[in-house]
Amino acid sequence: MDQNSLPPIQTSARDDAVLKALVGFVRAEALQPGERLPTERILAERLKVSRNTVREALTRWEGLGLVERRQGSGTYLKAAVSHDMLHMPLTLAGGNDFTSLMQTMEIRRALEAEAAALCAERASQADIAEIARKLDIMEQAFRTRDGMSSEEDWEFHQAIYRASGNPLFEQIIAAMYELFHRFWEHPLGVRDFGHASFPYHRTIYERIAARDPQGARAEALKLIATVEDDLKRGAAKLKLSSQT
Amino acid sequence: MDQNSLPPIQTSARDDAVLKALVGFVRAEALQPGERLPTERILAERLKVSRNTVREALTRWEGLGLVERRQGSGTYLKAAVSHDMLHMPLTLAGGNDFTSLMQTMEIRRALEAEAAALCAERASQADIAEIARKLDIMEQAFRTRDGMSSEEDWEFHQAIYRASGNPLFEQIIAAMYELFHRFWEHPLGVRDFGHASFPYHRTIYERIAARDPQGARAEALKLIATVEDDLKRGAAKLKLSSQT
DNA sequence: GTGCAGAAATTGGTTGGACCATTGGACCAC
DNA sequence: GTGGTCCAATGGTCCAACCAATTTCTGCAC
Repeated sequence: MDQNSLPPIQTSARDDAVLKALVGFVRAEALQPGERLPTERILAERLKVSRNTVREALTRWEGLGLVERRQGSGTYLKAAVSHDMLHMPLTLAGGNDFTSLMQTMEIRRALEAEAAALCAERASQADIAEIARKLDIMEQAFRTRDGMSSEEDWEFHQAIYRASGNPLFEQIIAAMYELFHRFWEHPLGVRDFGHASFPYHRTIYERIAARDPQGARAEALKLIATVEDDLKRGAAKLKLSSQT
Repeated sequence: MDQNSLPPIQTSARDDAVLKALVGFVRAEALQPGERLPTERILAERLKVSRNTVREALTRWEGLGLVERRQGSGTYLKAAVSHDMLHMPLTLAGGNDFTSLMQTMEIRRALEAEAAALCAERASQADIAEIARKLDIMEQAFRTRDGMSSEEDWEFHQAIYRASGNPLFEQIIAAMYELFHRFWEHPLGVRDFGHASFPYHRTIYERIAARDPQGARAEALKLIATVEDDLKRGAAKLKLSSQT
C-alpha cells in the first residue's frame, strides 16, 4: 500500500489554519509587500481564535521572512505570499574557518557558473545594459577606493543572477548572501582580499554581451578560482603565524 | 554620511535571549539530536520569562527545523545547534507549470554537476561502495517495478551529495527535496517519466569510481538533460491536449 | 509475578485578560 | 514651521487557567 494514501490526520492545526486564512486574506485584498496587515487583535477576533494563536502563526511567518512586525505600528507584509509556497528553512553551521569558507565557495561556484551561462543565453539588451552599468559603478569604486567593494561587487553579481531568467538563482543566492559575505567581513587577514578577482568581472560581462554561455561560465569559474586562491593564501598565512 | 554609522538600536529581544540561553544549555548538556529539551514550564521558570515568551522562541526554532514539539511528550532536538548558525529561510513561489519545473531543474543541474565532480575527486572507497549499493538497490527496483522509483533514486543521489565532501550540498538539496520531487508527483502526465535517465545513474557511478571529475560532471549533465527532455515532452503534450 | 485496563500525572496547545513599551498622529505653545 | 506634550493604537510580555495528547503509574484479575 502506498504510504501516502493514508496521511496522518491533522487533529490540531490552529495556527496553520490561521496562516491559510491569512493567505486568503492577502489574496482577496491584493496586498502588496510593504502594506500593513490587520492588527493581531482584529485577526484574533475575526478568526475566532485567541490572540496568542495569531501571534504564534505570525511568528512563523516572521521567521520565514514573509512579514515584519513593528511594535506600536503594526505588522507589514515583506514578500508576496501564495498558497503553494515552498519553505526551505536551511540552517547551516557557521564558522569562519578555512574549511567552512571553502565549502561556501564550492556552492557559489556551482550556482555562479550556471547563472552566468544562462545569462549569456537569455539576457535581454536591457539586462545587459544594466549589468554594464553595475560593472562601471563597481570599477569606479575599485579605482577610487583602491580595493574591492563588497557592496558594488554584490550588486554586479546580483544583476547577473536577475538576468539569468530564473528567479530561483537570485532568491537562493540572496538567501545565502550572509554566508557568502563572511569573506569580506573576515577575510582571514588577507590584505587586498578579492583584488585578483577584479578583472574577471569585466571579462564575464564581455562573454555575456557576446552571447557566449561557455565563455561566460569559464570566466565565472576563473573569478571564483581567484577568490579560492586568496582564501588558501590566508589559510597558509594563518598556519604560519599562529598555532591554536 | 555613511548610512551604517548609525544603525538602529536594539531595544528588546526577549525571545532571542531565550534562544541564546537555549543554545548555551544544549552545549552545556551536550544534547544530541533526538534528545528531549526541558519542558516549556521549566524553561519559563528557570529563565524568568513567561511561558508565552518561551513558546514564541521555540516556535521560531520549530520553523527552522531545529526542534520538534510533540504534545503530551515534550520538545525534542532535531538538529545540532550552535551559536554561529546561519539561517536561510527561503520561500519559493510554487507551481507545477512547465516554467517552474524547468527553473527547478536548472538549479539542480548546477548543484548536481558540481557535486558529482567533487565526489569523483574526493570520495573515499567506503563512499564509493555505498554509492554502488544504492545504485544496485535502485536498479533492482527499476527492474522489478519497471519504472523509476522516486525513493531509491533519491537515495542514490543523496549518497553522491554526501560523498562530495561538502555537507552544504546535502543540506541545500535536502531542503529542496520537496521542490525537486514535485516531478514525480505531477509529471505533467508523461508516462514513464524519468525512464530515460536510468542508464546515466550507472555511468555517473562509473565515472566517480574511475576518479574522473569531468566525466562525472558530463554524465550528471546528461542525466538532467533527459529529465528536462521528459519535461518538454510533457509540456508539448499538454499544449496539444488542452488550452486553458 | 504478569498483563492489562484505567486513573493520574506530564506536557504541549489554546484561551482570555491584563499590563507594558513603542509608535505615530493630534494638538498646542512659541 | 519647531518643538513639546498628550493620547490612542499596536506589538511584546505576563499570568492563570483549561484542553488534548501522551506517558507513567496503579491496582486488579489471572
